[in-house]
Amino acid sequence: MIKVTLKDDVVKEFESGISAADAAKSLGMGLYKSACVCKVDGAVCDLRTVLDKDCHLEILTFDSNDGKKAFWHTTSHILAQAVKRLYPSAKFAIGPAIDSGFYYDFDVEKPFSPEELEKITAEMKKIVKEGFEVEKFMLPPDEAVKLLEDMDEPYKVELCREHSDKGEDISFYKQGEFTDLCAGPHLMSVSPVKAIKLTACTGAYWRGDSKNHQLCRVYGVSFPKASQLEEHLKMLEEAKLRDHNKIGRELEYFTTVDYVGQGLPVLLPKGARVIQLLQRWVEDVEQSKGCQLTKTPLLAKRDLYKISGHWDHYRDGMFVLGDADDETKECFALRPMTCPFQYQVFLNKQRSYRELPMRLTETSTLFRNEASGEMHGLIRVRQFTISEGHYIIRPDQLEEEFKGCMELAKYFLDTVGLLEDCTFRFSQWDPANPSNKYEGTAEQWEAAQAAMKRILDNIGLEYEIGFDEAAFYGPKLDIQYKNVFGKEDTIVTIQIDMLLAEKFGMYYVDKDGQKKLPYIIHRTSLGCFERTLAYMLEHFAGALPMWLMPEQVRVMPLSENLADKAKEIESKLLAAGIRVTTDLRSEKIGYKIREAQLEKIPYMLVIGNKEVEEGTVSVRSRKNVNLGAMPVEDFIKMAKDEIDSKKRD
RNA sequence: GCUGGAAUAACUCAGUUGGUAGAGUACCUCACUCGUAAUGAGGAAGUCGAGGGUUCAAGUCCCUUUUCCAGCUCCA
Repeated sequence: MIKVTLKDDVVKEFESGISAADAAKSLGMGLYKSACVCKVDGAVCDLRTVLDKDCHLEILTFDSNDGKKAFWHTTSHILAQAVKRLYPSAKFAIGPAIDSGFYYDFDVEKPFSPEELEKITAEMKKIVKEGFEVEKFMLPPDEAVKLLEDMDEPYKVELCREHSDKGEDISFYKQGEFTDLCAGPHLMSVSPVKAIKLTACTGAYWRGDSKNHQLCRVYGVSFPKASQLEEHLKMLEEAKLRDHNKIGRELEYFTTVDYVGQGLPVLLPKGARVIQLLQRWVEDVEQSKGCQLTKTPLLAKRDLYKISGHWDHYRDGMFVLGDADDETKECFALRPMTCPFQYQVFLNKQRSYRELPMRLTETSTLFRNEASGEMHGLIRVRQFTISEGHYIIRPDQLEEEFKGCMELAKYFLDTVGLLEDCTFRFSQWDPANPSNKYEGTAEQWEAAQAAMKRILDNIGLEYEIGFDEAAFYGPKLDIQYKNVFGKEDTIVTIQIDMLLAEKFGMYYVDKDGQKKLPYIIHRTSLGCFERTLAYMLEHFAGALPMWLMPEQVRVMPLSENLADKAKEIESKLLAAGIRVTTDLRSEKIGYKIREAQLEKIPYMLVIGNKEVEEGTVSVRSRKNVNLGAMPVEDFIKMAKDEIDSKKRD
């Protein structure tokens, strides 16, 4: 007998050799039926796992993340089985579970059309009805490779060979006529997969390398119950309603124009206003924290980028004016970053250690010739504006200055409401990067990374490691944000650079009279303004905090003969610095309110005869609350408080 | 750059096997002068993204191209 510790520290005795599935059954048929996988002593594994010693056992259902992953992983096998039945010549690559479902990569002659996905879905449902048990078996490496060769699965053979180097037995999973190389874990049977939706069919490179053959990737999601699938699809629909690319256009923050070009959104007055407000705020706060504002050119001769290394590393990503290859003629390029421009400020004269840290910052417009398929609304564009700073510091100032950058970034992100959804990524180099991306010596890199690690650990920041995600000149702390569809991008980055100062000959004279090289921190304080606006539109579903709303208050007279009174109130608000308009149209009040609500105007002031007599305004907030009548002065005070506090809803 | 989908009035979308381009909203005009999410009537509005081709005839079929969307790759 073995002692098995269950949830809430309940201990139960079982016959040694019992499977986790049978243990679950003895705990209750309900649990057994909904069980997906289990955790034995903290490790996620199959319900097939045999328990032969005292252990902790946790049965996981679809409600847990690991349960979902197993459920979706098994669904990906059902997908592969269906594809094999309908397209026998299809070759299989990989088919994992992901955060929002699963995918499987196939090598087929022609990508599947939406109609073909329907057929595949129908076949999957048939397989589920057939109710195969999922069986696991192990083979020694050479036999495993042989089996896959016999199955004529070249991608699987490649994967298997890599695993077989370890010399361990290779696991396979089998359901009906279908067998797949797989580490698992999987459900016990295909039967629980009641509701399936294949969501997309796209291209994906084998092993994620664009030099490799492109495969056909089918994405999908599945649930134990049809109602859960419906709920999931409804949630996706609701996410679409927050999509900045939709509401940003509808609410007239930006638009795009065919003949302007990809990745070059046109900011409409509302979008321009929000970005102006963000910029002014960021510049003011930065200067109050000891930053000095610079204003440097938007383009330079190629010579500048040659010194910085950008010419060699990123020429393809730059907009070059002139013939890049003709060295006899002058050639310019629009700037893709501010670094080498801002360094000229430091280089303007000889610098003393007393002047450091020198914190330079600039509201900087950058140009990057992104590949044509990369552009996305305001999130990924070819021209954008960023608060880009370079702190030129003595080595002994690194920790404090880095922390200062962190605090500043956190303050900005928190104020605009995005911090709570941010994650942190410590982006490191890959010494073996095949395209030779990184400059500098291993010693310099290890030193910079060790310094950053020490700082991050001292702050107690939770972060993940981004291997091979560093800049070419140094490691980064990237603050990441996910859009409504779960796609992640960097919103803020703070980088340690121990290389570029030398390239530009940036020395300071130290206490001992010696010339020394400073360190440079590259940092953004609030990510690129366009991207930040996009995330804010999504986060607030268009209802930006009042201090950032292009229109903060709308005055609405009940009838046209109250127009004068309404204008009077408008001018009082204007005098108080509130952004206000008056709706003088001869429309019903319900109609005016509906429009203002749809435009997310924070406050609506209704003016009727009653208000005029009493000298008040009737205040309605966009949160669908009628706040009743109050003197105009009281409303102004309330509104100013909300604006000045940068309060969020 | 690659794979797939899409583009019809300002917006959201119909438009059958190729046969006279439609609706709702918005816009303009008029009437109504209104109490917290849509007053009524009328009017105007489209080179069917662009270029080429097939055809007696193309929004519809074919080719090229631009832009938008999803994914891959990339992201200083």
